[in-house]
Amino acid sequence: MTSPSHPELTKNQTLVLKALDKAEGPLSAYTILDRLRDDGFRAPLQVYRALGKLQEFGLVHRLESINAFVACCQPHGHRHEMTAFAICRTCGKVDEFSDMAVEERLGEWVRAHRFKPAKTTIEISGDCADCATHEHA
Amino acid sequence: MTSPSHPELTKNQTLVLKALDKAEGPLSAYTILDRLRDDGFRAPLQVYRALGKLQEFGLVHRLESINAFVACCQPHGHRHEMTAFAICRTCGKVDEFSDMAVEERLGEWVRAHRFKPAKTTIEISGDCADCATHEHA
DNA sequence: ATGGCACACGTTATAGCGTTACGCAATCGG
DNA sequence: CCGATTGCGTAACGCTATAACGTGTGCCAT
Repeated sequence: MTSPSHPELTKNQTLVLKALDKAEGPLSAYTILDRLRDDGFRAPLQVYRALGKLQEFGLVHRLESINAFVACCQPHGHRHEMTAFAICRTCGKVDEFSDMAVEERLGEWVRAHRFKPAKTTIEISGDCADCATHEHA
Repeated sequence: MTSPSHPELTKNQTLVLKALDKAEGPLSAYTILDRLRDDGFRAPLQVYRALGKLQEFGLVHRLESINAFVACCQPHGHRHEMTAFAICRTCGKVDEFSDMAVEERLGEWVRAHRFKPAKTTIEISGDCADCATHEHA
């Protein structure tokens, strides 16, 4: 369970987070919209507003390379600054992980260049073990 | 000079690469299209096809987090597998860099999980030294 | 040479992603 | 009570990317 029914979440935010939790893989904003039609969702903005807040709270990640969103799989609070993703382009499965050494090295670059980071994106797209094996390519 | 007038480049590819070379920062596909109207460009697909090939050749990078493209600043041939970008969201400037340790650590994760990577994205967005200083926030 | 293939190109239309702008209602601290 | 903030709903729009069609050109194996 990724959502311990965060007390501060509004109705829309809760619905969006639940949709992402139920989903097997990442969902696009418009897919979320479609899945929440029965709950009264009518416009993209309802989804994007909820997603924005959920990202602020660290409950949802945006996958930039595929324009989609996933519920954060890490226990609430144990959060890393940088999160990396391995995205299977065949089955859509996403693995979330962190690496201290990577954080450290990027942090060094940033300090050396006096760059003030706001968001860091690390995404590896390719084929997961299962898909790479089963493919007869 | 990022473009040593690659012999294999077609006319459209050359035009797109030159547009990116001339630009100060990253350009969106539609901005490129606008800048090449006078050269006969009329449709997005002309731009996207050229960009696709240029990316294959390693002459152009796509910045996933801002849906834009930049000419590769590295000498042709000295190419790294993983390239990282620091993107200033204020002035738009982009710094391209590589880090062996980061490559190594991500490579280890990939091997451990038998994941077959196709493309790796590393992007840090924030404020560059100049913009962070000059801002009175 | 000619038929088949691969590739670049051009055009139209469409799909997919995200935001701007407006107004209304609830909440909260002064 | 009032103003500020925040969330919500709707409509319209703009930006990003691809699908599906057809054309022409060069290559090369038959």
